[in-house]
Amino acid sequence: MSRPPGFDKTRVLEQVERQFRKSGYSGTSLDDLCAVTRLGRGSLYAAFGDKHNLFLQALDGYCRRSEAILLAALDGPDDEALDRLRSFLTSAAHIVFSDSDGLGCMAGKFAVELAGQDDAVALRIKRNLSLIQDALVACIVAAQRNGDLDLAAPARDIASLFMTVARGIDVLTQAGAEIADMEGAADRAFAILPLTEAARRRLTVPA
Amino acid sequence: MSRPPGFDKTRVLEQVERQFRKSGYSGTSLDDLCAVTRLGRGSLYAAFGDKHNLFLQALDGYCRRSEAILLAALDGPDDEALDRLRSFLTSAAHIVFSDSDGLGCMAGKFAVELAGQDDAVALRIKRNLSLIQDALVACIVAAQRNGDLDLAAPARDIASLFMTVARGIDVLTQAGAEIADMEGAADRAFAILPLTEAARRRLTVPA
DNA sequence: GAGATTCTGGACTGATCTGTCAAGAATGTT
DNA sequence: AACATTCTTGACAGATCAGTCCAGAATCTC
Repeated sequence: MSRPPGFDKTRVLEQVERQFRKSGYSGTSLDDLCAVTRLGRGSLYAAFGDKHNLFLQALDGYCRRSEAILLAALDGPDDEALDRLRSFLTSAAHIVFSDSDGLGCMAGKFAVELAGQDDAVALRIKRNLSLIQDALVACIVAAQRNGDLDLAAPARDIASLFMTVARGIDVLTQAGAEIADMEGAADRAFAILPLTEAARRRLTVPA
Repeated sequence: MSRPPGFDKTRVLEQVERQFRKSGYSGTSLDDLCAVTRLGRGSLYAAFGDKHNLFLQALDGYCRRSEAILLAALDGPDDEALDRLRSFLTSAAHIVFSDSDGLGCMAGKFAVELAGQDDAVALRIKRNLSLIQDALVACIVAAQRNGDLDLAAPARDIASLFMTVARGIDVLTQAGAEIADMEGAADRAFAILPLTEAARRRLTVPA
């Protein structure tokens, strides 16, 4: 019936996403996007619409990925919930460094650049952060169910703290902070958890 | 000898700073800057150089201001050091909301937008954050001297945590977080301090 | 293999961008 | 009051921007 597109939409969106994350929204031109995707303007416009629409789709792709990864990383059996909370913080400290291009969290980046002026962007980012925060709360509650955390611990506030620490580590890393300092911050954040005696013993003498 | 400039350099830099903080570096045009300063292009270029130079001077003005304010807020007698630490966190949670235009921290914003590509910007921001972190360390040490904090508390790590929390609150607020959540995060961060018995009594029964 | 359909690339348009420049206005000095 | 100097404004140039469009290439169906 017709000629099929000669490119993979998902792959193109990832290249677009990388470019936006590197140069920002205003700092990225359509020529830049054509260069990294090796596509002509016509193909991009036909497949994704204008620049703003293209950005939204790239942002959505990032959000879906990060949600899938983090929700999976925070989900699991109750007796490992505490470990998952620790991993959440330490990986926040490491992921920006390990990322070969030093790109930070896309949601955080565009919360700062665009959320104040672009409702569609703000909405998507807010949903992304809410989902992650909810998963954190669930994980904290799981650790409580397992008897690792004091039942009086305010799960939502702790989740908020962890969210701020993750975003803050991201920003400070962009600003050239030392990885040791970020690890220190992550450790201190974990130390805020009101561990029960049982959990404390288990952690100091792991397996 | 000659005609004096008809504008106040400091005032113009503040108007420029506001515009950059609102729209970002790439998102701000010289026409925007001429509009907010009510100056012609020639005047701006003669007084401040090109766009990049103008931005650097506006950023420096912001950094100087924030350094003066925060270093003063963290400096004082040892017996109030703990209160100053608490104020640092709670004001981080409130300042973005109280700011009439909802502009966040300029250092954080441009750490995210520019630090990866602009060494001059990165350097200035890094110095800004280092100065504040050092002041936090000094304040923690002061609280230890006063017998409010456990002497074994890792001052530098705690300062790193507070820095990440402050930056994180800023980002999440831009993303539309509730102020109650940010207050919760600030409270939890404060709760990480290993208070001595004396300090705990003093806080629960203040004055 | 012919034809219909869609994809692709790049030229093009009009708007906007940064930075320059010169003419005129305003001020201090003599 | 006249002059020298500096400031100010807005027009201008060259580059770049987002978005449109069309001619030609590629593919599928029959």
